[in-house]
Amino acid sequence: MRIGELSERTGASRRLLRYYEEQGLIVSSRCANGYRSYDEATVDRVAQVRGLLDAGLPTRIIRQILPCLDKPRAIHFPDATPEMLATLEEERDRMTARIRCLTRNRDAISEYLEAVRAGARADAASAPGGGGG
Amino acid sequence: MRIGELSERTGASRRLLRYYEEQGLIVSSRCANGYRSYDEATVDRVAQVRGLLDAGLPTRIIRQILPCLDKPRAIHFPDATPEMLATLEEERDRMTARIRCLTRNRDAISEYLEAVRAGARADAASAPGGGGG
DNA sequence: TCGGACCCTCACATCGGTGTGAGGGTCAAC
DNA sequence: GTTGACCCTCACACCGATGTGAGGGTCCGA
Repeated sequence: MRIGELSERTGASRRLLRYYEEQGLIVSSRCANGYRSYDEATVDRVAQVRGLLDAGLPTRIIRQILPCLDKPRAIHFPDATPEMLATLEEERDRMTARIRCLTRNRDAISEYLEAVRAGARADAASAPGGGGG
Repeated sequence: MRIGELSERTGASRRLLRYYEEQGLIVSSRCANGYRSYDEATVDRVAQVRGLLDAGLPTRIIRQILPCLDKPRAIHFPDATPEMLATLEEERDRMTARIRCLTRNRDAISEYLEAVRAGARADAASAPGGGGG
C-alpha cells in the first residue's frame, strides 16, 4: 500500500510516517516512480511505534527494541552484543517502572471516580433535590 | 526545605522544580526573603510528577489528575464537574492502554532476553570455544 | 490535454520539557 | 565588609515529535 492508505489506516500523518522511516522505525520499498510502498504488517508496526512513543519512549530506544520484538521466533544472536543486552535490560526495567507508576495512578483515579460516584449516590439518597455542602 | 535540598532529594534540577510550580504541579510558600519553601510531602509529589511525565503524560493532564490523587480520603465533590469526571475516565483509559502497550512490549523484551540467554547456553554447550551462526 | 488526487523532497515552524546564563538579592562565616 | 553558597526572575537555546507549506513529479479519468 502507499503512504496515503497507511496514514488513513493508522491515523498517523504522512509526515509522521516519513519521519518514522527516517528514524528507522518502519521500512518501505519504492515503486518505480519513487512512491513508498508498505506491506500489510506495517500497519501493526506503526500502531506499536505510536503506542511506545505515547508511553514516553524516544525513537532512539524504540529503534533498539523493535528488532527483538519483530522476530520472536527467529532471533539472530549475532545481532545481540553484550552492550545491546545491557541496554535492553535497562530499558525493560524502565518500562516496568513506568508500568508501576501508571498502574498506581490509574488505580487511584479509578478509586476517586468510584468514591465520587458513591458520594453522588449518597447525596442523592440523603438530600434528593438538594445540594450537598 | 528550600529548592536546593528538594532538587538534591528528587534529582530534579532547580529549573525544573520552578517549571513544575509554574505549571501548577507543585506548590511552595515563600519565606520573608522571597525564597521558596517546600514541605516534606513535596518530595513524593515531585517523584510522582516525574514518573507521570516520563510515562508520557503532559503537564496539563497531570495537573488535572493530581488533585484527585492527593486527598484519596478527603475528596471534595464540588471540585468534580461532569466534564472533569469525563476527562478523568478518558485519561484512565488512556493510561490503561499505555500500560497494556508497555506490558506487552516489556514482556516481549524479557522473552527475547531469555531466548538469547538460552541460545547462548546452548551455543556454549554444543561448540565450546567456537562461534555459532 | 487538462485537472485533480496522489506522491516526492526539502525546510522552516511549533510545542513541551529542559538546560544555561545574565543580572541581581540574602545570609552566614570569616 | 568581603566572600561564597544559596536564592530570585527573566529570557534565550535546545531537542524531539509533529505540523505546514513550497516547489515539483506521477498517474488516472474527463
